[in-house]
Amino acid sequence: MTTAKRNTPKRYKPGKIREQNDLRILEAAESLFAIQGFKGTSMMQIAEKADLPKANVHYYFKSKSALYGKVLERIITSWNAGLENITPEDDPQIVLTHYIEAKVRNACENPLPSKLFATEIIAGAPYLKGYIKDDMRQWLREKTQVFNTWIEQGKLLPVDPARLIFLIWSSTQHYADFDAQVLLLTNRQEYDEKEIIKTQQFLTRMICQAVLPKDAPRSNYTQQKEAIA
Amino acid sequence: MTTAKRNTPKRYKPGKIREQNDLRILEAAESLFAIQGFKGTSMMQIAEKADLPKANVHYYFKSKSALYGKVLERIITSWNAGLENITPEDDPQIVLTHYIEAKVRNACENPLPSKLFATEIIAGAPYLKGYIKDDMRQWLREKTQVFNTWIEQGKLLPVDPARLIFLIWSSTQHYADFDAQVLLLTNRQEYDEKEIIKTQQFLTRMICQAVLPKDAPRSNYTQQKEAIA
DNA sequence: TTAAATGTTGTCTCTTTGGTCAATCTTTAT
DNA sequence: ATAAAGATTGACCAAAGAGACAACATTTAA
Repeated sequence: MTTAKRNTPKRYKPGKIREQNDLRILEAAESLFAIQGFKGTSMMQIAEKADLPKANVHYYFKSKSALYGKVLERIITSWNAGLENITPEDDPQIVLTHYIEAKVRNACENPLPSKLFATEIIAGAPYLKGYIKDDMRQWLREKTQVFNTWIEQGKLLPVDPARLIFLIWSSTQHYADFDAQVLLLTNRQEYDEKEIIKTQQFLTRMICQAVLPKDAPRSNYTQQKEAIA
Repeated sequence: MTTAKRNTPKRYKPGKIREQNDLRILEAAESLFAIQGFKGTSMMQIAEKADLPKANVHYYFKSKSALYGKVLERIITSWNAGLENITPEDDPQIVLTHYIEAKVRNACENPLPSKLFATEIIAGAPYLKGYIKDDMRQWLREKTQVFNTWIEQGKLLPVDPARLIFLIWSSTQHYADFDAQVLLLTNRQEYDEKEIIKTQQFLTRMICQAVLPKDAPRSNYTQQKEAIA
């Protein structure tokens, strides 16, 4: 639907058609699966949203399950940003601040992937069990190791790193997954820029304050950010 | 399924049958809707889980939607515990600690209602929109007022009360909604008592530390709880 | 005891849905 | 130009599911 016919003018390049329609279908499927769930979404709806006949969707994706799997795969790979290259030498305050801010922004501006991921996990992670047990666990192990060395160095208070990461995930993704609730309760139609920044500040302050040694000097970066308020 | 045939021996009392079967069906429906969603659950599955013929389920509940609504209603009313009777005279530390601990325990020991609620909100709250806009918003208003007087009294640091409540909701419910992910990542089969207490301590510590004035004396209650560790 | 109220259930219907297929059209490579 | 490869699409099918219903059974109240 959205960005299907990129810059391609009118000339077709080899395999380009497939690439375009794949994307179109994947985007349509993502938005529908995200709010209606797997069973709640029909191939017909996806086809209509992608503006293609239903049989065409089946031409590009063997089955509904396969399509769902590809949608999840696409989301996962696009999530490999954030907290990626941290080392024990980094400053936890800066790393955490960056990470939380990025997650809040992403949750508010692009909630669909988070919602789809959430429904998948709530359902018991039938498709992502393998990914979580292997890749995600490995990722978590790496991060907790860095966190633990920070703790040894006194740069971080002694808290369970895994639980800290769960806290960051849950508190930020809440604004994506539960946007309907948050917006209804705060009587808004959507998140505006001001809201987003306030949420970023609130969460970074809450979390950093609780895990950073009290005597640690504030970094310039954080002071700068807060000055925007 | 679970507690259908209570203490009732073999004698039938007036209207008792309906009450029993209502409960049986509601419990079966709750557990299925929670992890499979509305569309993902069939009346047949519910009937089987409740150990009744499908037509019987339709005898007690007009339609699938009506049943779903009743399941949600039942969850909502059972949630009216927690943070209920707080006043500006209360000690925020005790109130918050109690609330967080209760929410964590409930999330770990009874995750299904939270999951069902989550899928409903992710889907855009089609059934609960009214409830959220009216009852829940009113509830939130009352609580934020108390929080604000606490802030005026210097018993609480100046944080946005609504965001603080969202933080508590998200960080605690995470252990219910995302239990599959948490358990896979921590390589466990289920939450054991020790885990639950550690999570309670982690979250109360994190949140209280960030919102309570640093110079405030620790209450006996909290010290006591921590001693268990 | 008996009639009304309440509860039980097998069967049927109508709709939706995932998926297939073959006929047809378009693009690409030679 | 032309044949092979790729893409499009209407029609069709079998399965699943929500719901209706009538016939039958049980419970309750008189």
